[in-house]
Amino acid sequence: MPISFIRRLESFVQLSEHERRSLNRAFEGRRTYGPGADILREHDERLGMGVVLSGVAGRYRSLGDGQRQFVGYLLPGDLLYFGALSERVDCGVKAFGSTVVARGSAQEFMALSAQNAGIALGLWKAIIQDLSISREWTLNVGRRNAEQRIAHLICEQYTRLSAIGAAENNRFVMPITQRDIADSAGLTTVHVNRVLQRLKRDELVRIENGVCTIQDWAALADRAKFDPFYLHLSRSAL
Amino acid sequence: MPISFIRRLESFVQLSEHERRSLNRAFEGRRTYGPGADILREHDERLGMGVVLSGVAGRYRSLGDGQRQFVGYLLPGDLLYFGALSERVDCGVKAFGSTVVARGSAQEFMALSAQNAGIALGLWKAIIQDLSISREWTLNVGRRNAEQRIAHLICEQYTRLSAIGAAENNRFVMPITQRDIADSAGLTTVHVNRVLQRLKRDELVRIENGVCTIQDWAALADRAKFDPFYLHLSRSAL
DNA sequence: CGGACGCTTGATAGCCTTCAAACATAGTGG
DNA sequence: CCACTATGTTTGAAGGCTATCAAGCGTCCG
Repeated sequence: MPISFIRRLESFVQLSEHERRSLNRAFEGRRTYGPGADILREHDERLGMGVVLSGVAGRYRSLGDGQRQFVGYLLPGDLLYFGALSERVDCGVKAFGSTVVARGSAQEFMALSAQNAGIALGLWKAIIQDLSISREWTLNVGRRNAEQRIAHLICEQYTRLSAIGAAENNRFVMPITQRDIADSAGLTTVHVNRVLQRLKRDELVRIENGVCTIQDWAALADRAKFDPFYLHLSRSAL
Repeated sequence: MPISFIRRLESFVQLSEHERRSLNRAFEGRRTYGPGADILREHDERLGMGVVLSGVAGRYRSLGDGQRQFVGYLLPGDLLYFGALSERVDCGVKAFGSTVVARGSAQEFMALSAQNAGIALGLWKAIIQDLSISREWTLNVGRRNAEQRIAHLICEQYTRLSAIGAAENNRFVMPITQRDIADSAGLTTVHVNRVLQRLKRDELVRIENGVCTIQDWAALADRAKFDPFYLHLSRSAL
């Protein structure tokens, strides 16, 4: 049961009981991916719809020479992709920690959204949210310095996790290597390491054993110039 | 008549005559913006739907300290925004050259897409295309160097303009200042100037008087590591 | 003609990368 | 149980790409 996905849609729209049941039926299979596993490879043929049930994953695109850039993170409730412009997916998805994914038929899913106004609107809002986050990532790597980028990444992650009830008390699971942070912030591993040490020394935030602890949210958000507006979370979630 | 918009949707789906007529009616007002004008300001309240009829505009987000980052360009047929998560838009839009925009009621527009499957599917594909382009921009500023970024920007622009019949013979209108290129590539004006001079010296591409001339497409695309797959244009458009 | 704007150039500085290597931890196989 | 390997983290030194600062030039326009 893709509860997390239904919950995400319901953060945008009210679903009918029928719609909830349909969604439950549409995602039957599930599969667990270990840390570092490829959930989706770039240019894979589309296999069906998928939604993250638990864990954290990263969506990435890469260059021919092996360089990689994460373009967003997937949290519980997020779709692996929205569809459907070509036969092949345009981004890869990599599991950070252990990640559980529910799968369903793409056609069945498209039919569901064509027949249920609530699902269609929920999907529409979900993709708009993804688009807004994607643009913020462009701003992040384009116009913030290394410290701000990393701090912003952490602020975003904590805010999004809080919104789905997966983080509180300024702590959350962050099973992500410094190399992955580098590929998210457009930096090198070495530099990420140095910046993280500075953030730890300044007692703003620390990442240890896959757990991130924010010691001074106000100072961290300030350094990151973090404004959660772009996440378009409902008031209650902030 | 938002012909360009209908054409864009029809590059993805077949619209019925009824749908075309409805779209024509939905965008009645039109307005022209001079070079540099703000078509939409960040955090503006949403005013209605808008679609670019002619010209080029840039979608941007900015930081408190005045830094700005363009997150994508709007060409004829592109919507100013897709909707609808909060009362305020999350990106500004600035006219580069003289830009004509058609406007319509947002509610009427949403109703149209709720009632017409073709329009809904076309919109869905349009937003997926925007999302893919947005992710490519993140990759661009995150993992390419200055020369590659600028070259990639130009390759993208030429490819997209060609697809809508607004460019050919390796020339196109590019009424964009070096400062705007800097804000698109995450660089400074000074550095953009130097890189453009190098590209001109190497006889790859030149931008003069608002017109961009690509002298050596193969070499330019090679330096940019440009692969148009992410644009999801139909075969015929490439 | 003065001012705004955009383009250009030079000098200097610095953020971040690159290169190289050491260290820690966990998993594997003998 | 212990080499042995792989992966991730950490540290140091050096270099380069890009930013910053400053100024000059050209053009357009009121």
